Parts: sequence; C-alpha cells; structure tokens
Amino acid sequence: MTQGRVTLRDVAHHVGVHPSTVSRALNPETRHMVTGEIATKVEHAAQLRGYRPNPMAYSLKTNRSLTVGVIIPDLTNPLFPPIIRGIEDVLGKRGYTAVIANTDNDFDREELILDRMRARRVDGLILATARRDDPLLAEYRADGVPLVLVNRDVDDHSIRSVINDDAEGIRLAIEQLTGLGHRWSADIAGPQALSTGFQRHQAYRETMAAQGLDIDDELIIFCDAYSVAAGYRAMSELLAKQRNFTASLAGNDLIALGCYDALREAGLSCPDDVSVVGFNDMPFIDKMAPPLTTVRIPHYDIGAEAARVLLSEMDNGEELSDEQIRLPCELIIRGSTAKA
Amino acid sequence: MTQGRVTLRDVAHHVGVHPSTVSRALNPETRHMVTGEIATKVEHAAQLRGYRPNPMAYSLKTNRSLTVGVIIPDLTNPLFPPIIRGIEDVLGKRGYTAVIANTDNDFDREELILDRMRARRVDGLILATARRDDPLLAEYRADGVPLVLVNRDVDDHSIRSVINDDAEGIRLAIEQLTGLGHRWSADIAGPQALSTGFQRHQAYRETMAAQGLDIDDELIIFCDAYSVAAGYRAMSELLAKQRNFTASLAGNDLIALGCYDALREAGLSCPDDVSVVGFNDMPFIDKMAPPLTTVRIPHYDIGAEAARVLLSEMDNGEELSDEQIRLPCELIIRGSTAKA
DNA sequence: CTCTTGTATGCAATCGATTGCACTCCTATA
DNA sequence: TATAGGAGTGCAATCGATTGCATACAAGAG
Repeated sequence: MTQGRVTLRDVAHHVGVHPSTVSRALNPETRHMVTGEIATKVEHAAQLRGYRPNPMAYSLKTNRSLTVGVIIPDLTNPLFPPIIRGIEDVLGKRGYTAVIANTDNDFDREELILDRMRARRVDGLILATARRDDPLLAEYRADGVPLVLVNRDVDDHSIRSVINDDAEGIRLAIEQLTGLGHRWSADIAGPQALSTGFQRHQAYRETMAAQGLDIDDELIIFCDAYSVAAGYRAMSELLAKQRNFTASLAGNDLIALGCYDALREAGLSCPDDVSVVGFNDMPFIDKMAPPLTTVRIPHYDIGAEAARVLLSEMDNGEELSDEQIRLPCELIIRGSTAKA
Repeated sequence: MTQGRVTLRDVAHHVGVHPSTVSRALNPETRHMVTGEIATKVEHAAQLRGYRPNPMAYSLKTNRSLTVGVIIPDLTNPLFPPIIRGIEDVLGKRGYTAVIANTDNDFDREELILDRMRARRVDGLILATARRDDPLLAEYRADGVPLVLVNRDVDDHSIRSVINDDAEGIRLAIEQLTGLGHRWSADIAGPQALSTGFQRHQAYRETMAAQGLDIDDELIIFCDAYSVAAGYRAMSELLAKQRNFTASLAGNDLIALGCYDALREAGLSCPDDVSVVGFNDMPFIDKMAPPLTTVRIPHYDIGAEAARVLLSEMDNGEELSDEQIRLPCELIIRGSTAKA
C-alpha cells in the first residue's frame, strides 16, 4: 500500500506544480506564500496519496534532527520512567523524539554515550547524570547543543536545570520526625558528589540546627551510591556503632529500602525501633513493608518542565540564561515513621 | 573545537583523494577496494580532524535510519525497563538506536505511535503490545518493516516472537501450591485478549486437571488489565462470593499487589489465610509485604534475544520464518505462600 | 609485444527535502 | 499611462553521504 514511498515530487507532479510550491504549501511557516486554492489542492493530494515527509532529507537540509538525547543513570531505577514520560510527552507534541541512554553511573560509558549522541546530531540534551562538579560538562557544551539538567544540578549553576526543592523536602521530613518526638535522627546521606545528596545533607544540618537539635556526627553516614546495597551497608555500619538514635533520614527511597534490610537483619523493627524517611516517593514504595514515609517529588512534572525549558532554549537559539527551576515537594506520611 | 562539522570532503581534501575514496576507506565493507596505504592515511586524517559521518546523509542515501522502534504499553511498569535494557544493549552494539514509545494500552494512541514510527522510517520494530488477535497487525506489516514481538504473542504465530514459557511457569506455581496442601486455588487471570493472560489461564486449567484437582469456575476471575487496580477489583469480587479457597494465582505481579490490597481490606492475611503467587518477578517485588512468591522471567534476556532476532531479520532481508522463541521461567518462593 | 584481466581511483548522479534568487503578472500610485 | 512594488511560482543549488560506471594503469598470458 504505502510501499512506494511518496515524495514531494510525486505530490507536485499530481497537482501540477513545482515541488518547492508543495514544500511551501505544506509548511505552516511558508504557507502564506502560496495561493489558498493551490495550498488546499496540495494538501488534499498529499493526504490522498499518503505523503509523509522524509525526516532524513529534512534533517540533512536543515541540520536539525528533531531528536533530543536523554541521559539517565539507569532506566531500571523506578524514579526515572515517570520523568521520561514527562519529557517524551512534551517533546512529542512538538515533533521531537527522545533518545534514551543509560550511563550505569559509569564514567567511560557516559563519555561513549555522549559521543553517540553527538554522532546522532541531537538537537538538545537532557541530563539526569550531572555531578556537582562535572568533568564532562565542558564536553557536553563543546558543540553548543542546548542542554538542560534534570533532577541533579551543578554547583556553579552554569546550566539551566529543573530540580526539586530538596531542602524544603528535608525540612518537612525532619519537622515531622521531631513532631513525633525524635531527637536523634541519623542521616544516611546520598553521594555528596551529587547535588541531591549534598543539598539534602546540608538541609539536614540546617534544619536540625534550626530546630535546636544536637547533631551527632557519628550519626551521619555517606552512601557511595543511590542503591539498596549502599543503603544496607550504611545502616549496618551505623548500627555497628551502637549509637543512640530513633530515626533516620535516607538519601532516597532505594537507600531507605537498604536500611529496611539492615534493620531487619539486626532484629530491629521499623518503625517501632527506628523510623525511616525516604526521598522521591518512587512507584510502589507505598506497598513495601512497612510503607515508606517519604518526600514526594513531582516526577512527571520535572520531566515535562525540563522538556519545556529545553524547547524554549532550542527555539530562542541558546538563551544563555542560567535559570534554575525548583519544583516543590510534599511529605507523604506512611507507616515507616512512628512516635519515638 | 568540533564546531565546524567535518565532512567527507574535508577529509578527502586533506588527504588529497576523492571523497568516494574516503567513503570506501572508512567503510569496512569496501575497505578492500582501497590501497592499504591510502586507507590508513585516510583513517588517520579522519581521526585527527574528528570526522563523524553524518547519519542523515547516510540514511537519506541508503534508506536505512539505523533506528528501531520499541513499542510498549507503559514504561512505568517495572517489567519493561529491564527488557528495554536488553534490547538497547544488543542493538547499540550494532549501531542501532532504540526509540521507545508508550501506548498506555490505548488503541488510538498506538495507531498514532505506529504512524510516527513509520514517519521516522524505523528499520525495525519490537512490539510488546500485541493482542492475541491484533487488528493493528496488518498495519504494522504494511510497510514490510521487520517486526518482532516480545513478551506477548499473537495466536496465529505469524510473526516471530520472543516470549516466556508461561505454561511452565504456571505449572511450577501450582505444583508448589498443591505441595503446600492447597486444593482450592483461585485464578485471578490477566486479560484474555493477551497471549500471556490466555496462556497462563489455560495452563491453570490444564495443570489443575493434571494434578487431579477440581476446578471451581467461581474461583476464576478475569482482570481487564494488568494493573494493581484491576487485581484489587478482581480479588474483592472473588471474596464477595464467599467461596472456599486458600490460594490464588495472579495474572502478574501487579494484579497480585491488588490482591494484597483487597485481602488486607477484608481483614485477611496473606499468606496465613490466602496464599498468593504472582508472575514476572518484577523489580522490588521481593520487598513488598509480604515478599511475593512469583514466577521469574528473564527480563533482560527476553529483550536481548528479541533484539538479536530482529537484527538477523534485518540482515537477512526479511526471513519470513515464524519462529517462536520461548525462554524458561523459574519459580521464586518467598513469603506470600504458606501451608494450607 | 599485444591483449586480456584486474585493481585502484575518480566522476557524477542520487537520495528528498529546503530556500535564495529570478521571473512573471497584477495592481496601486503618481 | 508608465512604473514601482508586491505576490505567487519556478529554477537550481545545496545538505553529506553512497555507488554504478568510466578510466587509468599494472601485471600476466599467449
């Protein structure tokens, strides 16, 4: 049926005009250059014969691939699919296609992927892998491809980003804990090389101080990754210290799950012995044992907003504003927190 | 640095040969047509100047986009990310890029997406959305684009597919249940319009019979979707019947989670009152309350294998064999099943 | 020493769109 | 009634690769 590809020439031939006229008639931007009558004729013919513009020809000529690269650490981390959905929905409406790639938190792999994205001539990039001081950043900018960070930021704010209000989230979490009577809350913090890990930990310090609570540095453990395994190791380490604490803030939900494991292994109950608060409210975390109290971030919206920012940057030809968009969080109280 | 795009011409000019020679030297397939000395010279120059072939020009000329469409119901269903990882890894090694799209189980949306994939001129398609008798199938085949089904199959086996051995999985599950003394096992089956739902349900009937167990048709409920909500509704309906049963097979893990909810709401305990077995062993399902006993399928391998099949089909120019590849399952016993 | 055969390279057409420029009418304006 | 100006359309170059064909030269066979 649609076997023999229909080209502009074909349509032009059937209408009896020149291909360039067809091109103009079909492009909303240039449609005004063409007589209304002819324009509609062309449109009909195109419709009838099932004309579809060849994206490669278009891209070759215009040097726009209508493609955006989305680089994330790991697709199997449930945090990212909703973000990607948001990105894809917004980009898709504007005719862009998202190409997704995983770095697995691997430096070399990230470089390889960046290389591929360049080869693919993506029109823009959305990065969820930024480190606070990212050595790859220069490379990312080298081609002058519009770039937006999502979820994680860089310290110098030199790139537009869409992130959560981490500090606010932590504040809400700690306020709830202190409200429940917890005086000694541990911080099982995420990687400090990432803005999320760093910001949340800073917020922990600030909020504890603001609440007039002492900080026991022994109650602070840094995870080397956002993973269940890292959370497990961290909580095990903390427990081995035999320190007094009745609650703990986890760097994110995966770390919180690791804490669950370590607590269970130690014969301790969450929330009876130790309350745990997570971060992200990832899908299905409400079905865990116990359901995790956590800070909800607007996954989908973060993605959608990042896509919008990127689109505007692509439209306005590299508006170098280093704007940072910070979306609000919300504390979702579930079964992993209880009275001290 | 890499600002001014380097083209074949540039490289050719710098080496002092014709662009076509450069093209041949750089393409492994045609490298033998070029003198070794010149070939290495060209390669050096290409390397030095950072030449990257323009994929659009390549695609335009060869009519190959080096792109594969992957159509899934929903990226946020944790079942799919690992499958996609498998697909991407295999395709990526061969220079193909996967473009992922969600249908949200929506017919119109699927048609729209198919349309976009066509417009994008994908070289192949991997479908995880097939219905047993799929009305969109004809359309999918219309362009003669190589097509592989993953996870779900069509009844007439007219398309190559990579699926799990659902029947075997169910057999393992029921054998375990009967081993625990369960005589009355309900089947909270998945959508019968999908091969997975249908096959698993058939296997339920067959295995029960093979085990010499009676089937109470009142214990069979069909879900209209693979979702927590559908599972919840189904189990609620079943409980309302006040029938005798001590175990239940869920169409997949999401349905099983819905069963959890309904049981809890009814004041029943899993596994004390009712054992539940799921299907898929999706990520984190081992951390639910209780940890779900389920049939593990090789997510990653299914994806990887589907990609391999697709590649071979794309290489051999549409080998119309309707081969079906069935990967083995494994029963993972956890806390949601107990003695009757 | 000629003729065939083969190998390495250049030439130019091509893929399917976009777009600056030139050309033709037609209509207001002086 | 010239004429400038504008609107609508066609022409042809172009994007950056691939590839069939022509050509040039070398080597081996008779």
